[in-house]
Amino acid sequence: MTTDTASSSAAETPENPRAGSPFALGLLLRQAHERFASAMDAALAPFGIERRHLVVLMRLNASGPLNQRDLVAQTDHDKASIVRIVDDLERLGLASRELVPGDRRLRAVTLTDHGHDVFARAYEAAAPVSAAATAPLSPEQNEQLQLLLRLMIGA
Amino acid sequence: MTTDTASSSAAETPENPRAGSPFALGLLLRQAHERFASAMDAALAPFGIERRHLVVLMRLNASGPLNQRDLVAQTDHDKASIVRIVDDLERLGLASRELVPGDRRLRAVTLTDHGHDVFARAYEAAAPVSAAATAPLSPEQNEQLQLLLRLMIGA
DNA sequence: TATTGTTATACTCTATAACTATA
DNA sequence: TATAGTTATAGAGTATAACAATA
Repeated sequence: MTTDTASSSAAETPENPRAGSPFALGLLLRQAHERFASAMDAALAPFGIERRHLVVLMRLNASGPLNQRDLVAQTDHDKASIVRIVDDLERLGLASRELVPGDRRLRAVTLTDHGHDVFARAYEAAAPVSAAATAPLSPEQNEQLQLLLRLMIGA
Repeated sequence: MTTDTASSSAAETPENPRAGSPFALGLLLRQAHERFASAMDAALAPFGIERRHLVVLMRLNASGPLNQRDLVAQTDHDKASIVRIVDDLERLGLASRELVPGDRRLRAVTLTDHGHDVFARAYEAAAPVSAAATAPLSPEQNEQLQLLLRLMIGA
């Protein structure tokens, strides 16, 4: 229930009684992420994948085959989680584990043709979702938001 | 390989090869929240509470006694989670469940003196943590970030 | 019959460590 | 001895529904 009163900057409503508190930014980040994430979940469901799969597909699409150690380094997942994610991708026919000449410990996780196709379509499906989640923002504000977040996390 | 060569101002690093993708904002929100949350966890640990307790303490401090249905409405938790959180607060001596004259189903969750004190000190401890998490931002940028997030979530 | 709060259950995530096969 | 990947297990968090007391 959003009783949106007149104030525009740093609103302090009964629902959000501590808009200026040290916790406010954390609460805002969590709500914004939750909104974005659930919209993305809904967009990805028709493809049978979840966000964690998409992140890996994105890395593979961008970089070509990567071993699981690389995927650990490029995501927020540990190696046990990556195993499960790659298991899922293999079961869905989106990626395969290929042998790496020269080091038989490594598995080159490689997108299949179907994997490339699904990623491309999921990518396209994600765009309007992202646009909807940021609909209240102008394109300039959207870019400014991303810039500030990157500044904050030092990226 | 990165086909997004025409990207404008968004940084495109090897670590973040799809800075302009529809998922980029979600990833940024998650990372920013994670950084903020873990710093806050560390700050709250000395008080024996966690973020979910602090949120409830904040509501009680701002509004006075609330029943558990109200706490459900004012947080992201369902009633079962609120039961456990209030259990914790009672066990820690920070709040108590008081009878409500006129409706014996309700429990007025009420801050104790100790609860008020712990909230005040946790609030003070949180301020520098929040400042550190947003250290790369100027005060104006910090305010701009919160404004954009509020715009995005419609608050 | 509906609502508040409690309890029980099950399911998802995650974190960890033990284990294998290779190096 | 160290590394890549796998498996097993336990813990936290959450969502759900059944339940008791009260309205």
